[in-house]
Parts: sequence; structure tokens; C-alpha cells
Amino acid sequence: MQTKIQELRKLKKVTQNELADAVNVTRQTIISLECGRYNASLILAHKIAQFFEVSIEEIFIFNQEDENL
Amino acid sequence: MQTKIQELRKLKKVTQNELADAVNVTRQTIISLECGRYNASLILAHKIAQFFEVSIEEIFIFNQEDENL
DNA sequence: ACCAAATGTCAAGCGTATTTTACAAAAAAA
DNA sequence: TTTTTTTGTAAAATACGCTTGACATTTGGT
Repeated sequence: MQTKIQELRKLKKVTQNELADAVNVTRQTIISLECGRYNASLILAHKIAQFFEVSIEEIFIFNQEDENL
Repeated sequence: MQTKIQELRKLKKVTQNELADAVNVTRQTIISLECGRYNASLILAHKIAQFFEVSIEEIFIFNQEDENL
């Protein structure tokens, strides 16, 4: 699962820590999402999308390899 | 977390089993989602949205009580 | 070159989404 | 009414998102 989190974060000039605080998770979680290590929960995805004022589909990129849960 | 899964499913005249098979999860998972027992993963949400040809935001309804992960 | 902030890695643990199996109730069909 | 399909419930096991804490590396400013 790829995401545009890092891209949007740099556009908005926000640090990992600031984003983590804003959506109420650990910095670790942000790092892992940016590095594509695992898939966010739906609610976290929604919070991040809200933070950047875009839709979930605009941030998270689904490819065929993500067919597993 | 409320969803419109049941509503869309009945519109499309699809059984829980058929939907479960289509998105590659157990029928239990569909039941639990329809009953709002827990929150779907992002990928599952995406697959369900794709199945019904709508956006994630059109199916899953986020309310303030979902502020926890 | 130095210092501090930002980013990254690793490993153990907790909570919860999802699976599995088996069975019960309701609805539809015959 | 009987049979089959669909929907629901319950409990135990597994998988994985997320946390915590400690430490390493990179980046930028002075």
C-alpha cells in the first residue's frame, strides 16, 4: 500500500510528530504508513484525509498486490 | 461506525455470502461490519467500495464517537 | 565543526479485526 | 408443512495495526 502522506506532509510543511499528534497516533505509526509497512485502519485513514482536506482515495493508493487484507 | 453495506447489498440483491466471497473475507466479517461491531481495515473498505462502485466515504459513515482508533 | 531537530530502525507487547467452526432462527421456496 | 436458503450468535484462535522506549542516522542551522 503506497500513500501520499509524505508528499502532502511536506507540502503543508508539517513534521511527522505534528501529524501524529494531530491524528492522535504515535510517530511510529506515521513512519510505518509513509514507508508502506502496513495498512492504516479505516478511521485513521479518515482522520489523515481530513487533516489534509482530501479524500481517502486521494491519499492511499491501492494496487493489485494489496489484494490480501 | 455505521455503514450502508446492508442497504447497498439489498439494492444489488446480493447475499452476505456472495459479498464475502467477492471481497475475500468471511461471512462473519460482513455481518460484523453490517452490525457495526467493529471497523473495517482500509483495504477491505476499499474492496467493498469497489464492489458497489462507490467511494469509501459513501459507504462508511464517520461520527465523532469514532475518534478512538 | 557543532548542535539540535527530524527521520529512521528494532523488538516486545497490547488490543482488536478477522477467521474458523458449529449451531440457531428467520425467510423464501417447494 | 417441509425443505432450503439466508441471516444471526457464540467462543476460541490467529493476524495485524498501533504503542512504547531506546537508540542510530540524516538534515539543517549557526
